[in-house]
Amino acid sequence: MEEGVQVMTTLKDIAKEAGVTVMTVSNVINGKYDKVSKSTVETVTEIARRLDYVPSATARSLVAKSSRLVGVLLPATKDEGIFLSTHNVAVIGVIERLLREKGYYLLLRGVSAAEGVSGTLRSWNLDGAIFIGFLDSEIQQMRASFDTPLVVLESYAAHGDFMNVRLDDRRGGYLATHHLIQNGHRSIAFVGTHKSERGVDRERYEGYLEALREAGITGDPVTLLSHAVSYSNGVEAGTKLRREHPEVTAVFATADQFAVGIMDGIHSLGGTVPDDLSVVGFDNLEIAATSRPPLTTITQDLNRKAATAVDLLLQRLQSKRDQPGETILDVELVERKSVRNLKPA
Amino acid sequence: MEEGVQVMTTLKDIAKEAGVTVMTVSNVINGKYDKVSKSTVETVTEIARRLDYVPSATARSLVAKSSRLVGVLLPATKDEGIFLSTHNVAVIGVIERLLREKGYYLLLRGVSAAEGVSGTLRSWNLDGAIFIGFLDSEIQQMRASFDTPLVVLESYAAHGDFMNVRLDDRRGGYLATHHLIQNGHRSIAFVGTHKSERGVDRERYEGYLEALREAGITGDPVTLLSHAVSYSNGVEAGTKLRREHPEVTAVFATADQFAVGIMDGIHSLGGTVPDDLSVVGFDNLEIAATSRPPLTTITQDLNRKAATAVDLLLQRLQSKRDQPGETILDVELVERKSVRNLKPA
DNA sequence: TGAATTTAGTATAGCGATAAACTAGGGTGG
DNA sequence: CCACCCTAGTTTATCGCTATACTAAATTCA
Repeated sequence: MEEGVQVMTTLKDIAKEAGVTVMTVSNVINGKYDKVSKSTVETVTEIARRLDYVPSATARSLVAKSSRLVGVLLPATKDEGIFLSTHNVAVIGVIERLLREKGYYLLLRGVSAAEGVSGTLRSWNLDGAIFIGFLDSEIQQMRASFDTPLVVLESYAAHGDFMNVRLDDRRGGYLATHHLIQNGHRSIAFVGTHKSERGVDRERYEGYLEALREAGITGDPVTLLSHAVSYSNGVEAGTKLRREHPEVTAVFATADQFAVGIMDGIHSLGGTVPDDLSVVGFDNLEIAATSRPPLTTITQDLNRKAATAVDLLLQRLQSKRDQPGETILDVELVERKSVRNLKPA
Repeated sequence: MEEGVQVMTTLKDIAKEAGVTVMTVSNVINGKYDKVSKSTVETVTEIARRLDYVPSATARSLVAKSSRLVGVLLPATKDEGIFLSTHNVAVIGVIERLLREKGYYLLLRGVSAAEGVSGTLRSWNLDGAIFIGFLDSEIQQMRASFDTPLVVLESYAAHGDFMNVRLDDRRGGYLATHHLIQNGHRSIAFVGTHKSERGVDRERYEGYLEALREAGITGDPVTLLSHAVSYSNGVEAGTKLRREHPEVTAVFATADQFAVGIMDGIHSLGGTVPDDLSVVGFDNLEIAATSRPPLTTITQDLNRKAATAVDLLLQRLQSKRDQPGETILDVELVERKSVRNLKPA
């Protein structure tokens, strides 16, 4: 028994069986009932259902402007594939649902800096795209090669022809640091990535500095930077802090992975969090709630971020209005158990 | 300044400029040089590059059999979107990379049981599909409505017309339990999902029973089942064990989320892992390495799983050969710190 | 009753690309 | 010198669908 080539029912098949033209069937399928008699509508509809007709999206997108396809692009390296952080994943999940609800399809694609992006986007005649997790420089470069409506998450690119959705990272950095200060800490270290790597860290750093300044804390703060966000880089930072900077009583880390790593680093050297070191993270990932101690961190509304991205894109697709610019989302401090209060009650 | 409708360069444009037919250009683009003179090849290639030509995937897939599109389908609920466990996510990342390397595109789609799947698959003329995380009953039902080559991950469906890639779950259950027995435990509880929900748990349970039997441990084992895998269900199981089953010295949990939850449940009641209870999990997620104590668990090679899925699918697509059946992947025990040795040295 | 309008379609063309069949012009062999 | 075969293309048809323009018959209007 052959599996058989996919035998798609086409409009033609229906037309033949109904004894009308393909065009008439097309009108029925698309609900243009004003061109067709009631009885024909019924006949055709019945036959279509019976033959299990499904319209060909490829044929449609060939003739129409719209393909109903939205690309979600993420950075990828040749060897490791796309980078799916817990965080990005949650966002993609929400994006998928929203697009699906609106009748759009999602093309997921990793992009390695080298190959560029234009092929993918243009080839499939995408209606729009969402970029997640790219560096500003990459975005600029990619944007040049195509002109589909575009939403970018977490960009600090100066100005591009796209809609940008990001957190108020600066305020996040401020809130975290301010919280530590309010708990009596004065020597507060910063753990993040090299500023050139992530625009978000640059902003979080600014917020951190602002809080210090506001509290009148001067002098060069202890700053530990790594190239990538990871638990193990956090552990390294934690051990380094304990060994080389005993004066530091608190840390603000720009990612929960860092923060949890730092805590474990301290523990591994016999210290205790928050007794020996207070820690505040950023992102409120799952690990922040289940770490020991539970991590005080900055949280954001992932659902809202994803929803905003999709809404902006779809509005743009439907109304043809141009609305580039930034949408900045609020952040909040979530208090758990990783900060010690140094002020006597 | 209008953003301008996407002005795609087409073969026609190139043809006009080169003074040849569209067909000739098509031949050049597709490397069928035996039909074209060397000089024409050069001219056309140069023009194509200059006009930044990108072939239309939709047009191609309309005329060809192949769309170079592979669907990755996941279960979704109307409200929550697709279910992206840490585990599935890693798999998708690898699948994306492999498909991309081979020149395929990935259509990511959540499927809610109600709506069915045929629309998506047929509409886009997918070359193939990979199902992740569906229940056996859902798979059977979905399979009926289309006949594209299909790879399913983690199915225990009796026999379907698809290629199945799964773990040796039974052996996993056996290894976990056997490890506990070897460390002197005799009263070992089982924490999992209701067997009807996940075929994998049924098998892991069988492996668990087998190990008990082999060790001559009889009597009804303590079995705690929940409806979904989650940390909080684990916590609940942990507290229940400590309060209602003091005789139990060890647990085998069918998921790391359960296991970590159990440990925290024990801790919250003043107990200690592994002193008061030994725990073995399953999956070796990230949390297993960073939990306290680090979790002894069953691990699998995610890369290999994803790679196997893609390989099977692509082989099938290229060779037209039918090769349904199961591919069963090995599992291993990863020893960490959550199991206490009861045997005196 | 004849012209105008409506109803319910049909006919034609084209989206971008490809497969398959066909052809003009140059070279070759006998 | 003519039949024959390459070479380097061209022509035609088609994938499935939709937009646009057209038309025959039925209905309305004055």
